Amino acid sequence: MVDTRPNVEAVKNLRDVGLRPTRQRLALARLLFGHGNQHVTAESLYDGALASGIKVSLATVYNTLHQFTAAGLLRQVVVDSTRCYFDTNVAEHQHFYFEDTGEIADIPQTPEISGAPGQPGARINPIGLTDLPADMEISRVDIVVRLRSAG
Amino acid sequence: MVDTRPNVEAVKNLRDVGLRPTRQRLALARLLFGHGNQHVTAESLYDGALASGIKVSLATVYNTLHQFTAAGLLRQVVVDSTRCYFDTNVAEHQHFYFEDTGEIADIPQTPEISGAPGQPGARINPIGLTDLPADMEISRVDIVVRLRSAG
DNA sequence: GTAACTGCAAAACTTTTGCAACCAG
DNA sequence: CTGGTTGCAAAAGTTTTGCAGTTAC
Repeated sequence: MVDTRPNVEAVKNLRDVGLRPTRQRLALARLLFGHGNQHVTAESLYDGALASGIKVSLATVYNTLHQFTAAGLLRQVVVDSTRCYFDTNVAEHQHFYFEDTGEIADIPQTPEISGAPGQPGARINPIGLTDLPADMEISRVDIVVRLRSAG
Repeated sequence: MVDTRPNVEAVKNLRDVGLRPTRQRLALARLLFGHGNQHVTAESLYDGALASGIKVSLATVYNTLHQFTAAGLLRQVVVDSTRCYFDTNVAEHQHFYFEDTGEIADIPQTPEISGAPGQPGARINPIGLTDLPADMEISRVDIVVRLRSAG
């Protein structure tokens, strides 16, 4: 049973990023942001929407994911060259990738691992990255720790 | 003009990893390993092969790239969820990804950035990665520094 | 009313697969 | 010869596109 009451806050959030709060966007936003941090693919979100009785097309799911990403509500995670993952956690953090299952998980943040907040790449500086190509700046540093079962 | 003389060393290298040294594999190996480190996609290698007058099918290029990767001759680089890149440099190293052009470059190794040789993930340990999920071991740590033009 | 948005189906792409023909040893 | 390889074409899977119809405001 999905709560379908209009959500004043969600409407405002969408407006704030310049997106018209349509039925589909509100429903997808509820699925994405109403259940803690998630890592979704277009297909998994589409399946979740259908399972919740939300009427939406796959093309709209793709559009919405990209619009939310452009608006800074989502972050794209590249770990697998056959699928696009989107992360509802847009804070600086890194990922575990489970090679056996294809699943993704956030690497839990510890005090030691944190860099200066809001500083892209701050966390990697301690390991010696100082020289960038001319006229280039860091957009983001992606770190994926790929895991396999031990033994 | 491509040198097409049989290459005793290349034949030996392929045999060493258990691959039969066929015309196509030798030609692709020459393209891949005869011109310094490279980052190729299946399509770019296929185009390069055609341009060099090598008769090979795209399916064989895919097969060969995966066989070479499984044999440890190549390493797969995941930076873009729409394409598979392969790197002829199989040593521990990280990549720049140029968001504007989609190109990849190795991050030049400096003494400060190097970790213990042959220790997967050794380089990232200094930034605090200590706790892994139960019964898991690190297969590899991928670090991609995504760059955009400054200004 | 109007521009933005959605849904559907088709198209575009990359990658994989199945199988007959081919070739290295 | 014989099994591993190759080429082709078709299939599979994900993502994008074009356009008519719908919706938010």
